[in-house]
Amino acid sequence: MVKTSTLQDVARVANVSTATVSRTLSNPDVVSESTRRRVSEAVKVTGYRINRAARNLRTQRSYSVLVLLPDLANPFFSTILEGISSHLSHEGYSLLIASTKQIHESGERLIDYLDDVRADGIIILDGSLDSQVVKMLKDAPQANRILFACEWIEGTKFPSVRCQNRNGARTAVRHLYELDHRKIAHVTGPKENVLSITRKEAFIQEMAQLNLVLKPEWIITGDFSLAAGCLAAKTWIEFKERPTAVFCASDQLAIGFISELSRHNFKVPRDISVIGFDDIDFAEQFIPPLTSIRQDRLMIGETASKMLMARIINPHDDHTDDTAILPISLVIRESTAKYKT
Amino acid sequence: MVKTSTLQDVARVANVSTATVSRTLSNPDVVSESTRRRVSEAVKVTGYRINRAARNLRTQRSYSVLVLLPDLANPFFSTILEGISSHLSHEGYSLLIASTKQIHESGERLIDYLDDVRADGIIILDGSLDSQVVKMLKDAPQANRILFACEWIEGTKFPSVRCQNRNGARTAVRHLYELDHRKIAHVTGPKENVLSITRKEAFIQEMAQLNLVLKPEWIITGDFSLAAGCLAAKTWIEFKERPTAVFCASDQLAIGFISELSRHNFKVPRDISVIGFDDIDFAEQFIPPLTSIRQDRLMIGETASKMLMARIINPHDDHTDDTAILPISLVIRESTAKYKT
DNA sequence: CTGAAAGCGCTTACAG
DNA sequence: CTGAAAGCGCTTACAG
Repeated sequence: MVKTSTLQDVARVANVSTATVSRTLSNPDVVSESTRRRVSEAVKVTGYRINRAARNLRTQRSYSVLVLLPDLANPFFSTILEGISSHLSHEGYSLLIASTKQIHESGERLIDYLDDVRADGIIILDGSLDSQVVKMLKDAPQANRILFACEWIEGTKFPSVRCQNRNGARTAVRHLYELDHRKIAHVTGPKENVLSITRKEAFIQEMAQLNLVLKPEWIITGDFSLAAGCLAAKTWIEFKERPTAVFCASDQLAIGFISELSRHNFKVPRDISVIGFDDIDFAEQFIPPLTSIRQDRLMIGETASKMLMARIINPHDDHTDDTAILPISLVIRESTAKYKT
Repeated sequence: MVKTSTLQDVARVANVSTATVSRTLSNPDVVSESTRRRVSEAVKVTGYRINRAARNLRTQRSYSVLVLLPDLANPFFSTILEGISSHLSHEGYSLLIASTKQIHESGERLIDYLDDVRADGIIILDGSLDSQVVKMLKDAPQANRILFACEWIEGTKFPSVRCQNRNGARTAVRHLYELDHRKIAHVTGPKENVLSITRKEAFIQEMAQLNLVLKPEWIITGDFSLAAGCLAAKTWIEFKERPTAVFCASDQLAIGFISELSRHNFKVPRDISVIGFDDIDFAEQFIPPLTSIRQDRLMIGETASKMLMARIINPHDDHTDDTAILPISLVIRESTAKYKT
């Protein structure tokens, strides 16, 4: 270990007190021009770097934000992380990450991150936390430094950022309708998931509004994964009366679905039109290129970070409009086509 | 803010000194049975949580590791992160992440993370750092707390973890050879990238060993991305004499390649056999399912984390065997097939 | 086995 | 505009 220089060292060189050095660094306007110059010089000479552990202890803040992911290995989240990270680093904050699984396995409590000055706030990307954990978070005095993104927990007042899920599902149905499809199936996400439920409800609603027949078995329960998409395809193949189009609650589902169909010599969109949700990077390169409902994941991340930072920095402000709902858009590619009798 | 209880509070309740509480918590064997019980009780009563900022200042450690990614939005890295994260959390360490781009934009120096007690070590997943930065890292007194994973920097002595890149490339060529392909192309990663170079050299070497003709234009420079794969496909289409098989230096390249071919009505493996590298999740679900050289990304992450931790905890030990090279495996799927005249 | 005490390197209210 | 001083909450060498 090398000895790095401290505020003391700088103060000595600049011939001022440590208080003055500290002020020069964090609030330069408050010191005189000449002092500022002398201190800057001394900082350069000594190669001074602030010791964050010391600052953190003194200010009781960590200048870090924790992002909790349900699953680190899911590429859906990487762009969201990018958005969060870019805003945080701009604000001089660090990004800490953890997965729900790990937290669970290690027996740690999420709230401890806030308690023990590891993080100043938490962005949760997992709406399926168990109710025990949610209750603890809700009741915690630091609850105002927790924010949900993408997913959220029904019946709680945590601020959250998400996309227009209802609008997305309805747009998907309408797109298929306009291509003359009348028998439309839906592959859902995990059963209890808030996104699954929201998108499914909107799907049902739009189907009704368009006066389309919806057989109960046409709603196939999945779980957002490639594998569930494959299973759903098998279900579709078994149908006596096959829907001519399907709205999948995620692109991974859609890709798995199409992939499995092709193994049974069905072709998309010849035999069925398929639309996904998310517009992940692979959607465009898939064969056929996937029609999808696009979420701006970068913006979700940035918005989440901004909203959380506002609460960390001004905890007593009124943060009333605490749900940001970001627009989706329909990206039409080649997996959906006009229905031909 | 709520007042959380401190060591002092616990000490008061247990009627011992703060020193004893601290010892009970960090080194229980050294206190008497009865003290241990009393302290544990007091911890429970007070709901004590250690203040990490205080511990970090006192010990001059952060109990965190920084992972530097070239690009947060690249799904290739998520599983590696999972491996790192799971090991770190097991050791009571936190995971900090940053991207090369951000570091660059914010003007921060990587080494500052070590200097200012934000991180105890750094895992770098980016072998394309500019030479200025590399020089600074090499010369830093904390250089022994830096480790490379996946990629590395030629001519430096940083410890590193990577897969058998040469063996992977040669295995790919041999697989195609055994399927009777004799004209084999190669799409490389980014020109200066150490993985690109290593895999390309091994490719050339194996081609020679098998006495195969290799026209210079059959080596197509790419950059690991889907888009570069598309471009490479266009190049292949233009060839007068088309290779019957291609080894792509990444799965994303392979997927882009196949995708573009299909837009021009070529089919894989009918018209050309394609093998990728990495075996990312999508490889299996692609149409056709992609033959690939598999890297165990979870293990890369775990190994990297373990090696780095060993250096952090025992900085003066002999860490001689400081390069771990992990095995690859050939995963045969449907994008490669017997060559038929 | 335990305690008194020093000190990690900052920030900030207070006084001038 | 600046400085002296307290103190954030721990850990650890030292003494007993």
